[in-house]
Amino acid sequence: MKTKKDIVCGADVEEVFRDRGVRLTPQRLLIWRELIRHSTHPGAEEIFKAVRRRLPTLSLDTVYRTLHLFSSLGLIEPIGSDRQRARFDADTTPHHHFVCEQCGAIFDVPSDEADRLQVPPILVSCGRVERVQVEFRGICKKCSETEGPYRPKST
Amino acid sequence: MKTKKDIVCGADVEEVFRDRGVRLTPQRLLIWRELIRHSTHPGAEEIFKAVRRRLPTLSLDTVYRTLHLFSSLGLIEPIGSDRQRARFDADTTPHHHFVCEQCGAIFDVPSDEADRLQVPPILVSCGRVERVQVEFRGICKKCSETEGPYRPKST
DNA sequence: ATCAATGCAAAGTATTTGCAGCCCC
DNA sequence: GGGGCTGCAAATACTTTGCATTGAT
Repeated sequence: MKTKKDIVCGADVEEVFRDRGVRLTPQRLLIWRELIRHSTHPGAEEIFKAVRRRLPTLSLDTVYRTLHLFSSLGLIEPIGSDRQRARFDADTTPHHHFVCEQCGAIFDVPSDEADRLQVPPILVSCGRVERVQVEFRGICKKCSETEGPYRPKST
Repeated sequence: MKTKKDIVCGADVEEVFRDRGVRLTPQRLLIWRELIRHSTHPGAEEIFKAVRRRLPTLSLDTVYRTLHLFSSLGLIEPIGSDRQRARFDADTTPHHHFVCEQCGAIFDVPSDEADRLQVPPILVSCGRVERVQVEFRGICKKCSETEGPYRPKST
């Protein structure tokens, strides 16, 4: 029997695609391989450059479209909240955030438990940790009530 | 005696500015007030629109410059890591990340303790939490060794 | 008078979209 | 042969930058 890990980490992308009735094109396959090749979480541009070496006709917008596709198939997840604009916090005391994945609203979240989180020992080999921030992500009340993103203002 | 909170949350912005030899202009003061008026963490555009009502000559780039200034004075902090491009994770099993604030490198970080984090009860009133992601932020080994951001490729 | 701060406009970067052609089923 | 997928190019969103002017000390 196959575990989730098997499917997710490369063995059965073909199956995922077939089951969902989506074509596994050469572009998609190569982009997928590029994603799992490194653990560095490359961005669109980097994937584009790397895959283009083998598939010179590849275009950058296909990379973007493919990343969104993978994301909607649950094959990959965006790291960090998916915001396009910079946002700031005027409260610099330790606290955390709830981020609505639908409308982008951000709420402050106090949590002693999160404040006390230990830095995993393995991290020592990565670098020096200066801050720990917990992001609780989900759907905010307004969005789940209104079906479709709640838009406080315009758009 | 004044606590950090007093200074940070509005009472003594003037003092912070005076101490650092930076001018507290009308633009800066109004932008500051807009930042602390809401807990919604408005982006540059929203601040711009709001402040512009009282100061019609304000320009958007001044808002950006002012936000960076506040940030460098320690008056505000960016929410979420400061990356400009979208990045994805092909490993969708629960884990967390170390983000280098200098070069933007991202490393995967397993942490049972973080996996087990409770969702603070107060969050129930905000919305439904679907994922919890911990970001350990700091300076990676390469960057702290090389003084100045480590650039794996180009730039 | 000097130097910081601003506004304007243009540039830059990241990402999305409309459309026509191509290819697989 | 139809619809999904791609590449191209243009558009959009967000942010930064160069420069001349303005304003405070």
